[in-house]
Amino acid sequence: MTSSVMDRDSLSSTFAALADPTRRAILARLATGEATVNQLAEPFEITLQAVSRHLKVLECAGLISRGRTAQFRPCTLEAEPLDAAVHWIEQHRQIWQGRFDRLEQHLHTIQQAQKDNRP
Amino acid sequence: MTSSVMDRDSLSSTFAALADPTRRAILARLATGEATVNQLAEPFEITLQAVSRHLKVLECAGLISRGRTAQFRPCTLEAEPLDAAVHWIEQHRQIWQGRFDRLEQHLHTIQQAQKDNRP
DNA sequence: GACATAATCAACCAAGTAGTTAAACAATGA
DNA sequence: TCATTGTTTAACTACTTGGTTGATTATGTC
Repeated sequence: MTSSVMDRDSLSSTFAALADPTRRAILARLATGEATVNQLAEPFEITLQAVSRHLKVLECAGLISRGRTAQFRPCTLEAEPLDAAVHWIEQHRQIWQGRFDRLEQHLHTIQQAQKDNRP
Repeated sequence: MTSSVMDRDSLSSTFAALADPTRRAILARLATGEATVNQLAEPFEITLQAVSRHLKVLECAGLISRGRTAQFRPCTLEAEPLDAAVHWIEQHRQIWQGRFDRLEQHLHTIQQAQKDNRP
């Protein structure tokens, strides 16, 4: 467990986990249902160990949880961190969007004023 | 312009850009309106150069655009990459959510069947 | 032209990341 | 108990990242 992944605030580790295409593909696969490490590794050309490490990153970010059935370690998607990530983005996009809505409204007001002033 | 930032697919660079708290704070500030590099750097204890590099990362990810007014380089938030990021998350969360809805429905069906079979 | 301000570039460093191979651990089944 | 299968850990390498300091470019002002 690299401290770097654990220590970071959870939003940062969520986004960092999502920043890798392999990890996003793994999550996409897990969205359709539980899978073992071998099943998850199958589509990729990298070694099983590399996949195992990607899973550790995802687990540290809270994006997956893992069970144990015999020698298998089935992975399951966990949505809470995704919720937080979307929430952060939406929150700031709303403020930003609001600015343009107000700008648009302002322009509209100006246009209206001009129209009203026309003879 | 480090190739690593340019080369990566856009989703990866968006998430990578969002993975840093300083950069998220910068974006949050920009959500409220345009700002210069010095204004953006003011809240942080790091050097102006470091902020300048964070801005380059954000620019390469398409999250901000920059103008030029005299010696100032005002930064503006750009939302498109954020839309794509949210879209990716929502898309897979929906599939995942759908599974549980179906599971719930399935359990409900089973309960119903049991009830029906009771004498 | 000289000078101040805004911002970037270049060189460097310490730490982190993604991959590798080889070894170890864990659970099952002969 | 030993071999097998699934998975993780360890040690290593190449590369990236986030920060620093010092020099440089670009614009506006005296």
